[in-house]
Amino acid sequence: MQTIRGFRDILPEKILLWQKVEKEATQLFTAFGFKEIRIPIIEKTQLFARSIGEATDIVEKEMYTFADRKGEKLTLRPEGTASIVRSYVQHKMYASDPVRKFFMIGPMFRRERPQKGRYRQFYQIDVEVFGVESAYIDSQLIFMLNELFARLGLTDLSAHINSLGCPECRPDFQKALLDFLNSKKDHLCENCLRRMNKNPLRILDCKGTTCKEALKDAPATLDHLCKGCEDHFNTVKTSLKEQGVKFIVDKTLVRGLDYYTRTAWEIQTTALGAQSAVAGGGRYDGLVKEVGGPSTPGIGFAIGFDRLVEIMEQMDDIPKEEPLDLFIIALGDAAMEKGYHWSCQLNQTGIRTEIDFRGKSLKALMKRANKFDARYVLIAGENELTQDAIILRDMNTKEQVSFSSETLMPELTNIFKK
RNA sequence: GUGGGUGUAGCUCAGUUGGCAGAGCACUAGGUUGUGGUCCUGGUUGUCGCGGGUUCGACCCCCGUCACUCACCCCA
Repeated sequence: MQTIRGFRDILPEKILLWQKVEKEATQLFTAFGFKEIRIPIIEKTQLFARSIGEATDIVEKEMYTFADRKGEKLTLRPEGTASIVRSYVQHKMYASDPVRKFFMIGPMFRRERPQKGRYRQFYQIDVEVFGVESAYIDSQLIFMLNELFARLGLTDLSAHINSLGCPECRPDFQKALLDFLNSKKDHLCENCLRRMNKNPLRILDCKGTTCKEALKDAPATLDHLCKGCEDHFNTVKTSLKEQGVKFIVDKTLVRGLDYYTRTAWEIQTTALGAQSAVAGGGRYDGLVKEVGGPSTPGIGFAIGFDRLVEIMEQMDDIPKEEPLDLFIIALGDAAMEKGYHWSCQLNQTGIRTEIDFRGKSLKALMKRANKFDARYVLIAGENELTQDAIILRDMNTKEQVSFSSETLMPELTNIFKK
């Protein structure tokens, strides 16, 4: 038996990096005022279809969708934003506080062909803000994201930003785009032609070589922004600069989800081959209303946790297991019984202690203590028990001292207190 | 969804025009009867990814399948 395609186990040997990222992210986001939220990994299919967009690749061909036993159409979440928006609306969170800031860490599911940095179950660190229209929040999120990567020691990342406009300037742009597309109709692939009616913006994202060529001079949203969007984007840019965040304006950056408005961005890397995006996000001012809440601005981003970890694995900065405080070697039944109680007591007080119950030889156990990188070894055999002198060996200095069983516990807690 | 590469011990990998399946690491036991990290000696481990086919005989050739991997695509 084995895991199904694109799914994988994250084994204890690999977990330290994951925990490090979670810890850093939680600390940083908390400092910025974000609260953790945990939500289901299954939702009604309709939620994703409505929010992400019917014509997107994610909804069209990548979702794990099934009917449950009563025939209800359900979907394993392919991203986090839709669910968090649903939660925000369902619990009327706007009522208690006009500004809400969340983060979430968890698995997402998309049925794509697996590749390095691309799995069918993958993990995202998701951040969302509701109720803030100001461009400073856009900028602040990018700054925070940048800071997280810096703290994790990542270099060679670049931030790409773009503005996708809003309902006010989009008709003007769409008209220009449609005019352009109609003139290139003969050079577009089937998929693009189909999308022309549904969602022409997505065509800009087509990577087919002939389409790409045909779309070289296609109009960009950036050149058709209304006054409000233009001011907004300018504020984002200047405030990023003032905070010392480097970025590249990329007018071809179109994201694969329909709900984005105004600012969109990606953090890209060259470390993972074709999977260049380590994080991506954008503003979605219409989404809360779309899902049934009051008209509320929203913005957020997601970090590809798996990709982040893979990049960090390529650096030589992999965190190591802490050395063990004490390894107890108990030889014989009587010693084993004592050793068992000692180990329980010590672990209870937070001293990292291991004992081996298998009845191995002293030499074998010394080797094992060494494998754990134990600072101290406690040796208790028949001799030590009859003489009531339990040996404590310092593994670095090789010095050995002995304690009576009565003073042993206080002495040990004293040693490890330091 | 399309195309290429790979699959042999727990791990990293050799292997043979088709003729008994290997190394290093790891694990394990010894090397003065109870003292580790180095060293020495021995030992254990395999449906050669899985299923068919060809053959006297297949880890090797053929077909299928599963998984991994790279690119396309998509995105985090």
